[in-house]
Amino acid sequence: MSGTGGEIVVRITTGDGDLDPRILRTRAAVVQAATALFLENGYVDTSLDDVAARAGVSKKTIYNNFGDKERLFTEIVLGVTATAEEFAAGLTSSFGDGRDIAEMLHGLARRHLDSVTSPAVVRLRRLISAESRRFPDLAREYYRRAPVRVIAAFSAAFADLAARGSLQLTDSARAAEHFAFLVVGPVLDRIMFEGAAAVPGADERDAIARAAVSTFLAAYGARPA
Amino acid sequence: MSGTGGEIVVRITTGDGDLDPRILRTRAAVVQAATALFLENGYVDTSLDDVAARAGVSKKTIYNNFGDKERLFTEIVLGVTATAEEFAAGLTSSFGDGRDIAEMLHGLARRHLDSVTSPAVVRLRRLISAESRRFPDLAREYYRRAPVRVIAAFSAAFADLAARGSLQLTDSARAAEHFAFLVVGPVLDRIMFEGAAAVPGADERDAIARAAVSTFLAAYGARPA
DNA sequence: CTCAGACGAAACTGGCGGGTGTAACTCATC
DNA sequence: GATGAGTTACACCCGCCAGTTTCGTCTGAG
Repeated sequence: MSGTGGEIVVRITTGDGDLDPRILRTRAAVVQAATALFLENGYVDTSLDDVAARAGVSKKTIYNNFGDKERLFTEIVLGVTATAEEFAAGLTSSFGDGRDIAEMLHGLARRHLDSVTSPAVVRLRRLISAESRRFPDLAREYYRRAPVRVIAAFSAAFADLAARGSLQLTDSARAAEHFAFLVVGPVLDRIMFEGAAAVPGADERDAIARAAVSTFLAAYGARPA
Repeated sequence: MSGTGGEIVVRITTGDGDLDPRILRTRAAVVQAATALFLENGYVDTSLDDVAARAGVSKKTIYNNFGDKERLFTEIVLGVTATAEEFAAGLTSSFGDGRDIAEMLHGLARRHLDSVTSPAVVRLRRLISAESRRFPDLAREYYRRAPVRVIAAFSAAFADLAARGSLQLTDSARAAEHFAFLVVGPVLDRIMFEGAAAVPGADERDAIARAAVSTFLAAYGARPA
């Protein structure tokens, strides 16, 4: 609606556009409730009655705004994935020209480990993986947008460091994979089975990061002389 | 009922004991059908009507033999886990005193990678992980019996090699984790989202193993002199 | 003021699936 | 050839849940 002769802008997928504020409030409440419930209980064990009750909204309203349960789910998951994606994008941003490369890598490892073990990411990973049979496209999309993107960022950063002589490598993508999974491999594997309860404490995370950096630098560090 | 003063031997959990052969055949058919269906479709999307139909058995018989769906599921999963466990146990058995340590490690890496990417293991991992909220004890049990056991075997093998001077390390458990996830980390992560379709071909698997061994030896190999 | 359209509460439909009850059948054993 | 355990076919109950319908209410536009 609106302007004088202007085009009607339909901005559904972008979410917050210029819509009736009532609809916005309603959608926000539903999204918030559904996000919490899906992440907590999974797809099948979350009924839309639950979502409606938690959102303080009638079930019909959910159907009016989201079509059906599958579309609600994909919208929820893509939304959370987007925030995870932003977070991942910031991982290597502060990866400037530090002096001590070991220290730089340690910081990167810690940030990577902390991000992967954060409750939100843990729940998201487990949810998407668990529903990947029912939503294969969604799972592929998440994988492409989060883990793949992180490795790619590492790869670019390592290629830079190699060009400056701080690292020695021929395949920066492989080096990025090695770094990433030296850091998060074991804990990631355990988390898939035991959930957030398996996340190690800060001290252990620090030890993991240190050991990973040490192994990585032994293989990819610049020759001392 | 029963013999002249003899005790009644109930040997349910051991499975094949000296039971009525009819029970054995029935249980075997049910287990086979349920294993295929659970691994293929997951827990919720497998109905006991499906299982009964595939096993050529009445639904009532399933309930007579297994009690309820949850018990059937745990029995199935523990059964498949047991075979995966045996398989894992054999990983380091042929890890004798080879001459070239790089070659030995490469063989170990290939076997590890092949085992983790085998269709049966892929499906089992995805199934258990997906149902770990519903069956947390089962998930813990699997994790303890398969991944943890593999790492432990690596750790023992590496400690041996270190004692003989073929490797240089202070924490064999950490070294084992590093080795394991250098090899299978990336593919494992991808498989959790994309399933068996994400398993790389033989050539790529070989390249992965080679790169992993190279990185591992740079960090943990014995000093040349 | 009126009308349209969205919202809300609640009841409802329809299908699915776990689990049960029952009566008849099979087959080894005594 | 009778007994009894195990199996079968089949009907059935029941709860859950996606999705719909009804009806009443509110709000904002003209």
